[in-house]
Amino acid sequence: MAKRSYAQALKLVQDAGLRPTRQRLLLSKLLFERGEDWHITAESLHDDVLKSGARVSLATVYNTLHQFTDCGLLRQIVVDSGKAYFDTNISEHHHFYNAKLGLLEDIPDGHISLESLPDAPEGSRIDRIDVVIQIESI
Amino acid sequence: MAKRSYAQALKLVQDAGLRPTRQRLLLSKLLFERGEDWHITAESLHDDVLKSGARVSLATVYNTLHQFTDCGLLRQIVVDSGKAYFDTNISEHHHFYNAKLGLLEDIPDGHISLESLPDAPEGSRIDRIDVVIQIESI
DNA sequence: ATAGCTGCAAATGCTTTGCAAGGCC
DNA sequence: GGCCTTGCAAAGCATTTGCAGCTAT
Repeated sequence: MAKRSYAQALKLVQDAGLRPTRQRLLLSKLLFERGEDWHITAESLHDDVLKSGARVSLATVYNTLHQFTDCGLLRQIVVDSGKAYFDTNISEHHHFYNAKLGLLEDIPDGHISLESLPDAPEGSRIDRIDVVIQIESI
Repeated sequence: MAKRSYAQALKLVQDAGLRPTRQRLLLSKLLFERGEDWHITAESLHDDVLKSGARVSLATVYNTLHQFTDCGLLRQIVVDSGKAYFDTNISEHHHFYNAKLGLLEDIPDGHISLESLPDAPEGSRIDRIDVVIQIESI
């Protein structure tokens, strides 16, 4: 499953005990009914809200992004100290990142494979693995 | 080369056209004559300065970390949106990160290998590859 | 009714910047 | 002397929080 549909999202939101408020419904729509652009920041999503003609406060966008991440609808990806990106593609995959342009892009599935993973340090276990390939414009 | 020595660092600082000021010399010492703890933040380094009995402003620590990164003495690693880590180990290697504890640890050389790298997107080239294994305490 | 949610504005945390004073060549 | 550096304090940016008012159930 690459990405949640809006219907799936709605169900998961409810199952997580979150009320389907106007704000959460709108944000779900904007997040899960979009095309290929799966990488968003709080600010870009907030802009989308405004473009749609509605209004949701930026604080609520932040809160909602974290709530959605907590119930598994989104994945947070760290590629930049100082900016939080979220990804509607929740399958195991990795990223290209062009720091100068602030541009984040999926690496198609199957194009990266890790051999010989190390053991986690004593007293800990592996939670997830993030591979970021930093790229530069030529 | 895993890490620069202080003497190497001094030479590179000068070669980069940076003056060997009191502040830069002290920071070089603290960075390159330390033991195993190679991951620092501006704040941790600033604390080290104070513990040593000297005083360097936090702003200068920030500036110096970036200057040193620019001349290849340090590597910046991104594992957390909101905090900048620097690594005195400038060789190609990867990291364990315990987000809850804010603990960053090297993955020993040779314990990770990437097979089948994807091509960089049209118009760009691969700059570097960062693998972060997120771990959790058990 | 009531527990949860939202919006605002203020607060926070980390980092950068502007500028006057000081230090190196 | 002149340019590079520093330190301070202020500004900056992304994000989080406190709280009064609103909303879903």
